[in-house]
Amino acid sequence: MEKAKVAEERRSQILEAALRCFAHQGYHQTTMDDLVEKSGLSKGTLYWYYESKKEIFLSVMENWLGGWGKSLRESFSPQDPPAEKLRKLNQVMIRSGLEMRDLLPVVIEFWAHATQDETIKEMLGAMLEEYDSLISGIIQEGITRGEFREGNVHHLASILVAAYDGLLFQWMLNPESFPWPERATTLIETFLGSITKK
Amino acid sequence: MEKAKVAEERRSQILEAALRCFAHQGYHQTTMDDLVEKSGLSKGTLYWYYESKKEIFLSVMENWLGGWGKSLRESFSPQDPPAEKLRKLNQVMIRSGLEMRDLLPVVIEFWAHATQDETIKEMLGAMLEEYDSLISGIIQEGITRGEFREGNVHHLASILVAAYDGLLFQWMLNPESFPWPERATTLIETFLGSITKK
DNA sequence: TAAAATAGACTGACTGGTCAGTTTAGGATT
DNA sequence: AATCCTAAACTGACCAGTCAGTCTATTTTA
Repeated sequence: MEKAKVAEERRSQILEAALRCFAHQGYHQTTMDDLVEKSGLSKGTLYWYYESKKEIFLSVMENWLGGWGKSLRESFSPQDPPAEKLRKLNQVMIRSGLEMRDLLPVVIEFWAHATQDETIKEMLGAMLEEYDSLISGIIQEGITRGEFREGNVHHLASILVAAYDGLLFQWMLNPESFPWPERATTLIETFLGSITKK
Repeated sequence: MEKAKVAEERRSQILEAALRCFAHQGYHQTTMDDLVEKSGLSKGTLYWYYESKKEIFLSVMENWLGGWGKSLRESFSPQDPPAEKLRKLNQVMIRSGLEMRDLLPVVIEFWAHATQDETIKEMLGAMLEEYDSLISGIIQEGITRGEFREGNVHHLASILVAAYDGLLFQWMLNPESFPWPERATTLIETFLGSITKK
């Protein structure tokens, strides 16, 4: 195998092991030796490819944020009417949530670290900004087309994002009894109900 | 001074020091020696009054949850019309948020621990349930009085709670540039706009 | 009433274990 | 041979929690 391939394979081995460990035990409870065991590699190799535990953590989250963002961006087509766009966004949100369920605890830990760590703060800030611009763009379009009421589109967008985050957190607390897809759908319909002109 | 008084004083010394340290450096970065220094007590005394670092953490959060819950419960009077109740709730939410700003990072850490710790899970679950019943009760009243649209009151309540939580988290990420009171108000008005009959 | 005994509150040096990160010694690839 | 990569033993800082003993106040005894 070529070097580049091997290197890529190693990185993804490490990231995958980290993903599983972090999801299962959280960041602080996961030791580098756990990653050694789960990845089937040695400590030397881990440190050959990554500088530190924190860097591995950042990498895992970067992948995750990137993946989620990409799905959302590709969830609708430009010709969809705004309300339809939001509904499609919601569908992707639901699906991504289900796929990433195990990761949610890690995401919260990531948020929790943001106060202490400038890099994380920036990553989360960028993510929120992206979601904001995506959603506020749609709302703006709806207003321009006369389908949505006037209003501060950024406020509205950040409220919608906040509600999704909050629902995800509630879901995480109680995965069995909290019907995430249903709640998300009620959310988007309530939201549409509020901003759509009658 | 009487013994009971002294004991109470000690406990609050410890809790206060813990509050400041946790808010400032987070749970994991705070060492028992930090608490020793900040509280002006000795390590032995800390362990005289509390079993472990975690117990101190739980105590801090219990106080906090209790305080917030109490303010919310007392925020409106039974004779207020439902929409008014929600607006008053919102006012208290805003004020409590401002008062507790420094604690928000700790709260997120608390959430993050929930997956690992059954006690925390229960505390947060109880809190969410309380908020849910408070809010869904108001919404139900609104429906019964014919002022709000029909709908699943629990879904709606948990969405509102979720949105508040999410906004608080966004605010925490960016305390300077995120206008929390404004966002919270937009939230409640949007929400009312959605559930109020025209 | 004074001395002695007891209990409760408090101290801080110490311990034992943990764990991120390093080192060193080799094996594979080019 | 030189570079890249892997293994795993090793290091040492760090820190939650302990414990042997002190101090203070109250109660008991003579």
